Amino acid sequence: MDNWPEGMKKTKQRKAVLSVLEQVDKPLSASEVCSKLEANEEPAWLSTVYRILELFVEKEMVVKTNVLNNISVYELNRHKHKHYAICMKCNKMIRMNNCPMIEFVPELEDQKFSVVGHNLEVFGFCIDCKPH
Amino acid sequence: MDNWPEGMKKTKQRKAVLSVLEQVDKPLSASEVCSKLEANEEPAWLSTVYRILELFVEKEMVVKTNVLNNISVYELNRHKHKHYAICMKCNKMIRMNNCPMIEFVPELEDQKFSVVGHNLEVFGFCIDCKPH
DNA sequence: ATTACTGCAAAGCATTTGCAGACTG
DNA sequence: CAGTCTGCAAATGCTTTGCAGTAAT
Repeated sequence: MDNWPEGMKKTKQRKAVLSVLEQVDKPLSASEVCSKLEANEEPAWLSTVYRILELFVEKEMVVKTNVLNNISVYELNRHKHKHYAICMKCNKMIRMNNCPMIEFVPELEDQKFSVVGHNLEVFGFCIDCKPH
Repeated sequence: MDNWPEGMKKTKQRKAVLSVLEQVDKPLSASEVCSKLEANEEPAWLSTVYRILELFVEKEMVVKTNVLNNISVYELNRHKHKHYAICMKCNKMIRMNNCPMIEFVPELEDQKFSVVGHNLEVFGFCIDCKPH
């Protein structure tokens, strides 16, 4: 709840959304955030949650990722890269420990492309769902 | 037009979609495919195009990728990895020449995750759109 | 007091689905 | 001819938008 960006109003809903993201340490969809808010008895409308999440993304407090089925998930920007392997059966997300892109960015910069960020998603089967 | 999967009916629409993908050598959205079909005077309904593209993905003739704005794009599976850098302003897609994931898969396999595939998208600004 | 934010409803858009008629093998 | 595929329409589901009232500074 510290590091609140200058000029951004501290509303009940925004604080509640941030607190949800701080608690979970994994990416959530907008509607998952909504459910958690309800569970915390701090309900907020889904469209409000979207607006707050997009605001957080813009302020770089939150990182947005698109997953296979065209759903966006959001997680706190802990200022280190995180990528996930997503199980195609149960949708479990397994965090990967390092980022294969690091040594890759310079090549692109050479090609006159200025890299702002990237998404990487790996899909397959987790141990519980792996077809024998 | 060769290598038609066994048992898959050769309809006019399927041949036309495949031919569009063969011609462009870059990923297209379903509706872009649709427009190209119209331009070729082989019109097909958008829902049909979706069905055909998803069929091709299933048959591994086509690779599907999700981009930032929750739109899926499809391109011919030329059996080598391709990844793109996407310009955040003009949406131009710049092909990257190699895949940073190759040396990365074994680490995941160690973690008891069986890797089927991956998507990687890099975003930033192309030379024409780069803020000075 | 001013300005920005939220609840709510409704729209927007990509994608999916159901069904009857048309086409392929 | 049997079974599949397509055109079409309508539904679905995530996300966005408009607006009037509410809350923050």
